[in-house]
Amino acid sequence: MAKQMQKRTLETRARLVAVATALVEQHGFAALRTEEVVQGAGVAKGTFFAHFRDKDALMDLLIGAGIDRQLDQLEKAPAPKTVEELVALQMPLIRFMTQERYVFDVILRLSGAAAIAEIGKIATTFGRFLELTTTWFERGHFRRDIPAELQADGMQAFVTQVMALHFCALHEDQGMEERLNIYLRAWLQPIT
Amino acid sequence: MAKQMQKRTLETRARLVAVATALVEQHGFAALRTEEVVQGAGVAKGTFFAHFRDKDALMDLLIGAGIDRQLDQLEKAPAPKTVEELVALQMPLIRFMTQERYVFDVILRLSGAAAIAEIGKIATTFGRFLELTTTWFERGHFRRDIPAELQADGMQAFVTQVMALHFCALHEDQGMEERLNIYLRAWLQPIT
DNA sequence: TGGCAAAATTGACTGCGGTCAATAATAAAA
DNA sequence: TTTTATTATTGACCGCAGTCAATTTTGCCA
Repeated sequence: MAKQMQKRTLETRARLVAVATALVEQHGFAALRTEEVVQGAGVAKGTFFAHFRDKDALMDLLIGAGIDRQLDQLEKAPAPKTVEELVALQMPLIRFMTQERYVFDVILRLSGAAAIAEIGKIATTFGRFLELTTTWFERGHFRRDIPAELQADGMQAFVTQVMALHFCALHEDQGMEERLNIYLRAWLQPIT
Repeated sequence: MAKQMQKRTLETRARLVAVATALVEQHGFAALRTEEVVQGAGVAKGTFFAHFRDKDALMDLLIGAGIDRQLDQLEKAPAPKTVEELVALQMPLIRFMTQERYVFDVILRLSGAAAIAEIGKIATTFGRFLELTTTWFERGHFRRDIPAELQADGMQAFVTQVMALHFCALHEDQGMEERLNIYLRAWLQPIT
């Protein structure tokens, strides 16, 4: 349906993304300036915005790709059987998402698709994460009184909370891994 | 410790806040422009930033005041005994925080104090919310296998998740209240 | 091959948050 | 009252995302 671009278009776009990727690697996400990207790619400012709705759209692409790489790793691993395994398995992903305050902010902002028409990469990865973790819970190693999907949903809520608290001065005493363990034990191994 | 301002300072500050409040009432939070605020208050642009570190600091004040008003109401109510009551009680607060996408974004951004030195109003309200709900759980109407504070912490995670999903096109089918009920039943009334 | 419509590119321009050296108002000391 | 130190205010200026009418490039067809 959507494949009527000129070769030039693809090239320009690829150049923009390549330059942006390199710049991010050098100076981090927060320091990225569209002006630098277009200069590096040898195009005018307007061209950038002909390819990306806004700066967030580029970030969605770059950060989304990073999350996807983490999910690829997660999918390779066997389904965790204990809370400790569950947490340990997710730590690389969590660390990626909290590498910079700015990155976490972008992820929060873009994790829900703003409109059905335009589902971004990050929003897609969140769906993928839910799918994957749901299959974990379907193994039946955790709660049996609620559906696997609800368990996955809840875990996502706790993961988000842990990341948010990581950037919160009042709670920085406790590490993310330790806190997530506490949360998930309470969520997935309740004792009635 | 911090009380050596001139009368003029307090007056200017009050005028800025008053004008901002009026503008927000008319056009919402997202539409607020610092330029309009200073014009309405009859001061120069720089004066605004002598009183507030940035625009977010003003928003922190305005939105924080709104949350505080909701918490005042919450404190008046008797401690809820069922999940349904728990959810219903919080809905006004939740609706306030999700009145605008922009408001929710600001809250997320400012809910954790960036630095210990400067704890904003919104961050303070989050602490207040936790304190209040912890007392609810201390009544013992819900889980007994985990401390009241952890129950409150988890509830906050679910409330945040519900609000985030509210702005997410993929999940807008379900209402916030219904979804929160499902989450909190699973969190607070597990069946082993 | 020349002509033409669609698609891609351009860069000056706008909007808006935020800065800062200069200036003015205020309170305290002489 | 005059001098002096502190605090508040000013507004021109900057950085950076995002816009758009004008221009160039491309692919297509006669």
